[in-house]
Amino acid sequence: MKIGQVSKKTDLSVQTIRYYETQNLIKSAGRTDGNFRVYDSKVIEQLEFIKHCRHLDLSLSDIKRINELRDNPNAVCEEVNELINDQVKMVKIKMKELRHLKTQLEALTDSCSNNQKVGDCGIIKSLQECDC
Amino acid sequence: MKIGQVSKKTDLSVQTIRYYETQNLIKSAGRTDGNFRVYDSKVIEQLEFIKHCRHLDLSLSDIKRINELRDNPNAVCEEVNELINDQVKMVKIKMKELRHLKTQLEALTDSCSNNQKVGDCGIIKSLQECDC
DNA sequence: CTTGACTCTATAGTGGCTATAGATATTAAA
DNA sequence: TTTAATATCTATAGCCACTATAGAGTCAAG
Repeated sequence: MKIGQVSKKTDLSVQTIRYYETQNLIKSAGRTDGNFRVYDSKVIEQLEFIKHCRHLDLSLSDIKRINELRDNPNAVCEEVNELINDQVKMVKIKMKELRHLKTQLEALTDSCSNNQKVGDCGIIKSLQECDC
Repeated sequence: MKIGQVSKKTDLSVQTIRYYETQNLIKSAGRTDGNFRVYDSKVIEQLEFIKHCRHLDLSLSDIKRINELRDNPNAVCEEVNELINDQVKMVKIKMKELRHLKTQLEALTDSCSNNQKVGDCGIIKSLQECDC
């Protein structure tokens, strides 16, 4: 299989697949005479795994670490667990920030009745006053 | 006032202040004989405004646009309003994504009882199965 | 006159890609 | 067989909003 086919099967761009290779997340099985990457079907699974993890917003280095642990089945599960828990914590923090953000932004839109002149714009006035 | 003092007053790093200059968000009043930037107090307000907008996660180019509109008080307020509304939309989308993320991550942690071997790790097994 | 704190410019790094240029390889149609 | 279209290769730059560094110059106090 060449990279274009892998790309179609996984719905990842060709560049992304090559990028994952530079980051040592995957390897091609080898090269053709013309220096094209050749893959076996195993890579599809690997890329789906990566996709799934990225979907969970895990960093590529986290994913790399999980892969290392996967390759060593006697390793202790705890590290993976911590990694996921840290991710949950991060997500909670981000959600809190976004809730705050949303409140502030919605307060702003309330202070604007459309088609005023900027000189009278409540939004801009609010932005000038600091409430942090 | 030199840049270090501005930095202290605004709690922005010296590099950030210089960066904002490269992005045409602020200007220094001039330079000393020794080529040090000189600022008047006006810049403090400007930087606080920028800080406030960044706090709302507005992009620097959005902030630049708002500044342009501020300098032209006869402009119509609508554009500022749209800009903020777009920001609210983005925040809502991000929140939705994060909620989804959190659900998935928490489901994962439930599938791990600590200190197992990786070979038996529920998290890793779940990551291998695709539920997208 | 030296020391130390400050400032300057220019450049590289962050993360996770995306996009481009320019060269080579392969495939299909004419 | 030629040619044109498509696929692939490497290397590099760009995105965003900074942060960090190197190496040089400036300035004030002791």
